Amino acid sequence: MPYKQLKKQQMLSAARRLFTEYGFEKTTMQKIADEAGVGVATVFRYFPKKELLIIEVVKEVIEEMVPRFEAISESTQSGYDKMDAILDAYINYISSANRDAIILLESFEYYIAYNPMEEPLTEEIYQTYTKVERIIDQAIQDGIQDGSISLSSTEQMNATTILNLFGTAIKKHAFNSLLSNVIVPIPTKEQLLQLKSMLLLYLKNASRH
Amino acid sequence: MPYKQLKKQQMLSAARRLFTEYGFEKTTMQKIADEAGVGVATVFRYFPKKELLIIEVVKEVIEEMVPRFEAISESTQSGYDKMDAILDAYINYISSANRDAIILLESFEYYIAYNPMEEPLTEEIYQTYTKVERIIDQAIQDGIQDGSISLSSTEQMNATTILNLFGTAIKKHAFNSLLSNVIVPIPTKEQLLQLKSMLLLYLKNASRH
Amino acid sequence: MPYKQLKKQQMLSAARRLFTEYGFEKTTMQKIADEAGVGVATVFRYFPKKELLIIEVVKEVIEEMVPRFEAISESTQSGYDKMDAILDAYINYISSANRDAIILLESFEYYIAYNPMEEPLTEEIYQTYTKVERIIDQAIQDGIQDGSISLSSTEQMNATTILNLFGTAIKKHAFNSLLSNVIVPIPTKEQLLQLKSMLLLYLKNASRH
Amino acid sequence: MPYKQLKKQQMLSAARRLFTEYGFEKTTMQKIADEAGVGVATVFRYFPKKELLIIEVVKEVIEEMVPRFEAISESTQSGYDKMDAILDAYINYISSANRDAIILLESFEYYIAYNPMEEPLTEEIYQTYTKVERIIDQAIQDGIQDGSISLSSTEQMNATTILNLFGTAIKKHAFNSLLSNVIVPIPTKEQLLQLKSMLLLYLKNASRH
DNA sequence: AATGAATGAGGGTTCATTCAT
DNA sequence: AATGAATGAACCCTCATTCAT
Repeated sequence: MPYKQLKKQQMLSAARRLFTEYGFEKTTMQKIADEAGVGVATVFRYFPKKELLIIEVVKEVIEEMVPRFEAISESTQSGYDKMDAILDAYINYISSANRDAIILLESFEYYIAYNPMEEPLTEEIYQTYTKVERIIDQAIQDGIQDGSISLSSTEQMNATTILNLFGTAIKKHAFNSLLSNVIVPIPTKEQLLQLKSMLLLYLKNASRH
Repeated sequence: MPYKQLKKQQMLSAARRLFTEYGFEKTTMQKIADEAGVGVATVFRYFPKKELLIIEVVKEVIEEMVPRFEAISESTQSGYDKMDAILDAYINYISSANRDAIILLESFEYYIAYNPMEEPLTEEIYQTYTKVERIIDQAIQDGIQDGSISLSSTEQMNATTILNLFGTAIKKHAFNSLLSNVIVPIPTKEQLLQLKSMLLLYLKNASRH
Repeated sequence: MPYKQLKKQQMLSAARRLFTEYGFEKTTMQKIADEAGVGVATVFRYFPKKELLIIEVVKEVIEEMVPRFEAISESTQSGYDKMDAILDAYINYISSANRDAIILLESFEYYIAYNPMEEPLTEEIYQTYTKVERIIDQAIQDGIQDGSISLSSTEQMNATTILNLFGTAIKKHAFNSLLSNVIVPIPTKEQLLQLKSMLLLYLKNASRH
Repeated sequence: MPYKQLKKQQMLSAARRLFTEYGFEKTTMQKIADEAGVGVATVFRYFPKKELLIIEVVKEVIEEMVPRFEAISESTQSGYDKMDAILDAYINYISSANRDAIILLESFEYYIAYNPMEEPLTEEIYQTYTKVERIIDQAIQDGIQDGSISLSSTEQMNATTILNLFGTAIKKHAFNSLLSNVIVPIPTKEQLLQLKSMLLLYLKNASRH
C-alpha cells in the first residue's frame, strides 16, 4: 500500500512541479512521466485522463490550504481575532514557499474557464472553495455575537464582499509574481499588513461611524 | 489603403471575438480566418505569428480602455473627484458590454505567464498597463495638492496599493463571471459602489484618524 | 478542381489498396499518407476521421459495382435473361481483378460489426446495398410478368432467399480466396456456372413440379 | 490439477464471451482477466500470446461443433438421411444459443485474414474445418452406395460445392444477425427449411433429369 | 503459482506555419 | 496580394506484454 501510494505521490509531485512552472497546457503527460521517473503508461494507470491528474493536483493543493483556515475557525478566539488570523494566513501564504500553491489555484481558474469539465470532477473543488468563504462569514458572525465585531446586517454583506475582493486580489498578485517580466506592481508584505489593519479597523468600527 | 486597413480590422475583430469566447489557445488561426472571411494565409500575411495577432488584439483592447482614464486625469476636477470618477469607470466597466475587454485582458495575463514573449512585443502593453497606475497616482497627488485628499506620504503608498488591489480584484471577478459554473460569488454592483464609498472616505479622512 | 479531385482520388486509391491488403484496422493513416505520397495532415484534411475515409472507400467500391447490375436491370431482356446476366455478373466478379472490391466489402461488413458508426454515415451504403436486392426482386417480378419465370408467390420468396444466400456465399468465398493459407475449398468458376444453371432451371420450372 | 484446469476454463469462457460480444481486436487481455476474475499476468501464464488464447477459444468452439456432425456421420442412417440431418444441424445452429459459436467462427475467419499466424497454430483448426467437409462428402458417398442418393460423379462435385456454399452462407447470415443495424435481409428459418427441401430433392433426383 | 505494476511502441488527431498558385 | 493546400511535429491515450513481489 505505501509503495503504491508513494508512486502516486511521486507522480502528483512531478505534475505539480511542472504544472506550476509551465502551466497545465504546456505540461505534457510524457514530461510528467519523465520527471516522475516512470513510463507514460504508468501515469495513465493512475490518472486515466490528464484532466483527472490536474484535478487531483488541484485538490491536493486546496486540501493543504483549507485546514489552516479551519484551524482558525475552530479555535476559541474572538471573531475579531479569527479574522485577524485569517487575513494573516492569506498574507503569509503569498510570501511563503506555498506561494506555488496559489499560483496553481489561480492557474486552474483560468484553465477551467476554457476547458470545462464534467461537474462531478470539479464538484469537490468547488465545495472546498466555498468552504473558505463560509469560514470567513462564520468568523464575522462569531465576532458580531461575541461583540468583537460590530456591523449592521448591510455592512456585514459589504464586509464579506470586501474580504472576498481582498482574497481574490491577493491570489492574483501571487500569481502575477510568477511572471518574471511583469510590470504590474506587486504589493509589499508591509503594505498588505497595513491594509489588513484597515480592514480590521473597519470590522471593529464600521457601525460606529 | 482603407481596404487593407479594413481587412486587418476585420481579422482583429474576428480574433477578438473568438479569443474572448474560447481563449487564446483554443482559438485556431483557421477559425479566425473563417470568422473574418479571409484565407488563413492572409491572416499570416498580416500577423506572421499567432503571438503577434494576440498582442495586437490586446493592444486594441487596452487602447480603448486607457483614454477613459486619461480623460478623467486631464479633466479639471479636484483630485478627489477624479478618483471618484476613476473608481466609477472601473466599476462600470465590468457591468457594461466592455466586460469582454476585461476578460480578454485577464486572459492575456494568464497567457503570457506560460507563453513568455520577446520583450519588444509586450513592452508597449506593459507601458500602457502602468499608465493607469500613474494616472491613479497622479489623481491622488492632485487631490493632496488641491486639498481634496488628505494623506500622509505613507498613507499615499497604501492608497495606491489598495486601489491596485481593488482594480485587480474587479478584473478577476469580471473574468470569473465568464465561468458559468463557477461558485466564487460575484459581487453585485451595489456592493462595489459601497466599497467605492469606503475607499473615497479613506482618501478624504485617512490622516485625520 | 481536377487537381483537388486528383489528390483526393490518390489518397482514396492508396487507402483502398492498403485496406484491401492489410485490412482497415491494420492500415494506419500514416501508411496511407506515405502510400499516397502526402503528409498525414493532408489525409486528415480530406477525411477528418479515419472512419470517413473507410466509408468513402467502401462507397467507391459499391458505386463501381451497382451500375453493372442496374444496367442489367434496365435492359430490355426478359426477366429470366436478366437473372442469367445478374448471376453471371456475380460469378465474373470473383474471378476478375475486381475481386478486390468484394474483399473490401466483405471486410467492411466485419468491421462495422464491432465498430458501429453513426447512422448517417452508413445510411448511403446500406441504401446501395439493398439496391442490388431490389434489382434481383425486380428481375424476378419482370420474369413472372413476361412469362419467362414461373414461380408461385411462396416460391418467389424462396427464390429471393436462395439468390441472397448465393450472393452471400459468393462474396464470402471471394474473401476467403484472399487467405493464402486457407483450406476452405474455393469453388471453381465451372462449379459456380453449374450452380447458376441449377438456379435458372429452378426459376423456370419451380412451379411446374 | 482440476483447479488448474478450472482456472484455464474460466479464462477461456471469459474470453469467449467477450470475443463474441466485442470481437477479437476490441477485447483486451485485461478485460478478459477481469471477467475471469484473475490477474492479467495469469492469463499470460496460460496463454503466452493473445493469439494463443484466440486459437484455443476457436478450437473449443469447433470442437463442440464437429461431434454433432460426426455423430450423424457415424450413425446407421442412409446417406440421404444423413444429409438431411446434417442440413438440419446447420440450420438449427443459427437459431440456437450456439449461434454465438458461429459468430465466433466467422469472426475468426476475418481475423486471420489480416493477422496471419504461424502454421502450426492454425493447423489443427483447419484440420477440423475440413473434417466437416469430408463428412458431407462421405454422407453423399454413402448415399450413392446405398442408393438413397443418385448423382453422377460430376454432379457429386457440384453437390459438394452447393453444400459448401450453403454452409458458408448460413454462417455468414448468422454473423450478420449480430449487427443490429444491418439491412441485409436475414432469411427466416422457414425459408431455410424450404431451401433444405430443395437441396435434398436435388440429391435424390439430380441424375434423373 | 499468481498477480498487480510498469511500460514502450504505436495510433489517431490537431494546428501553427509554409508553399504554390 | 490573396489564398487554399500541404505538412511535420507534437499530443493524448491504449494495449500486449514483461517485471517484481
